[in-house]
Amino acid sequence: MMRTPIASNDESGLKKGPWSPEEDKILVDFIEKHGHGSWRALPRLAGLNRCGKSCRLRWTNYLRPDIKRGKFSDEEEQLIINLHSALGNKWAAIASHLPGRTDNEIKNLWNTHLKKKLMQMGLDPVTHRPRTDNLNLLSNLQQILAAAKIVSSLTNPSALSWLQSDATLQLLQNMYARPTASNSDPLINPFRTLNSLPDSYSLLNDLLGFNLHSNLQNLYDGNSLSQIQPNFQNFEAPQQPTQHLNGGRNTSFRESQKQFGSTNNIADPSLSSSLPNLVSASPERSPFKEAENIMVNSKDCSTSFELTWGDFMDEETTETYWKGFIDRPTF
DNA sequence: AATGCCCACAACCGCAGATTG
DNA sequence: TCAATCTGCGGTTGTGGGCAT
Repeated sequence: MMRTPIASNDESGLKKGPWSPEEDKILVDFIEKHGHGSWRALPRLAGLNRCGKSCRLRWTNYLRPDIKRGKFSDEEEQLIINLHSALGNKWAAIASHLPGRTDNEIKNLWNTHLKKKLMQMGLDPVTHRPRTDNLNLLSNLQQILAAAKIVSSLTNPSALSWLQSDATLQLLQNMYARPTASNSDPLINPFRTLNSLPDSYSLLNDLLGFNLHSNLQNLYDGNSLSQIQPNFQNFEAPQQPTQHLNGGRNTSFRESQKQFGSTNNIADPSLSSSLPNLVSASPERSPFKEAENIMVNSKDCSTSFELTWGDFMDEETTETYWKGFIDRPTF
């Protein structure tokens, strides 16, 4: 989308902000005729009231004739993710592998789409490894469910159908609901007796009968991409529950889509094929350190819990939900 | 219809390395 | 060798559009 030109001049009198079509034409005509030579000298020679840097950016990021515009293909997105896993935020280096795409364009794509896509897959967008910071994962049950589906499809296919049921997410949501008169009854909600911040992985481990965390780690550490990929083909898009977790806020389905991307998330084979190669964990971001900081900063877990989770439920937990849980099949 | 929120992305800013005289 | 200048890069910001309320 184009920005409406709003004239703006800095203290030196040079124009800043969006380029007008007239300015574009002057710049293109000049470079086609003379080349850009010295960028600093160019605006004076071309008759533009811009600084050289602004001219260079406009040319390299927008006006260059070899620039490929339009939507990124799935293959291009896949390539960017793989290159990012190897190179990190080296946008220029990444762009050199995608003819016609600029570093700026790729950087924007990453920040607006691909980063969220990885997070939705349960991967740390910095390290491209599975996220293990449970306290952060608490804010995204959908993400945990997606991870559980990956593992169960490989290790315990019979658990998959249960995980994909519409009621399952509702059940998990209610486990984390703010205690109320009804769901605090241990007969109705056994998890309320834990009297502590629930651990998402432990919870799912209990439900599934296997260790999700270690299985997930093994999956990424021990198996090649080609071994893993075929298992994603059988996934179906998860059912949309009536409500989605979103950092503790009560938001619409559309909001969740906005935050986490397509609702097909991990179930989408094209998405699964974008699983990156492994790289070492970034030293500056330790999930354990982050979790530790969160614990240190929140003296009272129950308070923190209420602030984070207290607002998303609009229904009381009912026996119906827990009957579904209690009656779940054994895997 | 009005308002507010979120998203996409062009453009800017500041820094670091390369080049030049 | 060194200072000045140029260029490239990555991070961040500002703004309009789209959508929900």
